[in-house]
Amino acid sequence: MSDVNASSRDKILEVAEALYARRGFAGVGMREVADAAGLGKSSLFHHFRSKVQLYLAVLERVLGRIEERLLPILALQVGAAEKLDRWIDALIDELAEQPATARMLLRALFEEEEFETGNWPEGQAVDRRLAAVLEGITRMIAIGMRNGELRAASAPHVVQTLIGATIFHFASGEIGEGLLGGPLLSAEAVRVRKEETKTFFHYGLATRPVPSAEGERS
Amino acid sequence: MSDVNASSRDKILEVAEALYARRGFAGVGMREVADAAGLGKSSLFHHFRSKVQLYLAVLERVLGRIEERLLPILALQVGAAEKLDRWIDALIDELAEQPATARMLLRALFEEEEFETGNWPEGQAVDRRLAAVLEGITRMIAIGMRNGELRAASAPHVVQTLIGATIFHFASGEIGEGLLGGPLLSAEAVRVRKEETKTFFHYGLATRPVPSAEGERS
DNA sequence: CTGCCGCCCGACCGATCGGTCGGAGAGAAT
DNA sequence: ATTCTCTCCGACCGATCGGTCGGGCGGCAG
Repeated sequence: MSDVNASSRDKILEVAEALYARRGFAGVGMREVADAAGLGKSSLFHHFRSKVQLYLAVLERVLGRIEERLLPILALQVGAAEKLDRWIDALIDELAEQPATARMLLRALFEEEEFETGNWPEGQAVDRRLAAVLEGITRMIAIGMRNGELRAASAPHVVQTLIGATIFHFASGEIGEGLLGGPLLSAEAVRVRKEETKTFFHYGLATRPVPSAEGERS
Repeated sequence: MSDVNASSRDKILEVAEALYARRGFAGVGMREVADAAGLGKSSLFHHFRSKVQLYLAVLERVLGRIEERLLPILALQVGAAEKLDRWIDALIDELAEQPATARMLLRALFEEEEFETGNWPEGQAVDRRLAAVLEGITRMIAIGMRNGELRAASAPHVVQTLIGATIFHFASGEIGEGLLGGPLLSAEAVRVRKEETKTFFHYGLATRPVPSAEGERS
């Protein structure tokens, strides 16, 4: 980050990501992006044909990082529960290392429908990457349920809950910090969130009693 | 909705809520709100001093409905698990009946930090309502955990997961519908989401084996 | 009838929006 | 030295932004 050798294009993508995450597509002007990148506004249009294309390029970069990190996990030769654990760890690591990602993803969820993504070619790439990640985790969970390794439930609903639990948390900013009573992104807070999330999904998808710490019984 | 007898002020709030939910604060102009309300742009400024005030008024209305519906549940004389079930039912009912609410809340989470809410008086009302709801559910869960009725875990983290699971789902729009393979807001889909969510939290917060369909034990 | 008041509007303001255009400057190839 | 390319920029465009202003209109009190 803030690399001197970074090409102008990468620099633009980098600062635009932070700005779009904070104030959204409509809330950030090209002028502001240019200033933050240390360029004139006209120069942005040399690298990106329009504001929409810049936004989609930023979004694709974000989704690309996610895809690269999460898809390989689903190919591992381990059980579904183990895969789910590693998937949660990796996603939370990514969201913690790239603080703009969570909000960018949540915003994309809204704004993707506005300018029809299917029309621009970059939009199709965005759609493809998003679909790949969602389909991958959904299929993995569905298989785990069919195996009997996970509790039988609706895999898509579990995925919705999983996304909500991870992305929402790291996008929650001040509200989340107020609730937690501390920072969201400290190493300790990230570690705790990982444990809480994994434990919650262990219990939530357990086919039988998860061994609890105190082993209490009725 | 679309009441003939509605005062202009209410009409403005109603159409502004739908617009802000779709495109956010920066994405919606006063002109557009005025047109949708069947008024001239100047008339908006008769009812609301500025765009920020209109936005905060919309947000407060949304949070007011939530607060009215959710807070009474926490005062019921029932157990924590029962309260949590009813709380989830009520929140999901609200999100399903008012389709703009989920996105409005998620956006508020982001945009609240931009124009410092503490400065405007309406912003303080927003903060108060939000805090009341969050503190209420957090305390209720914490008590349930101290009782031993719920599994011992971090109450704030559970709340984060709970918010994510409910609000994110109903804000997920086309992505969610693609994942589920059907509408989000049909009566049947809402019913299913309630069941999935409640069941997931039953398991996720169980201190002992939740009675499963097949009653399996270790 | 007169005057006031709540509601609404058209016209207008300076600022900013996304985007275009012609050209400047540097480096590499010829 | 010339030309081509790549990167960048300042000036400019029409449109739209949030917001103001003066006044019109209808109902209601005197």
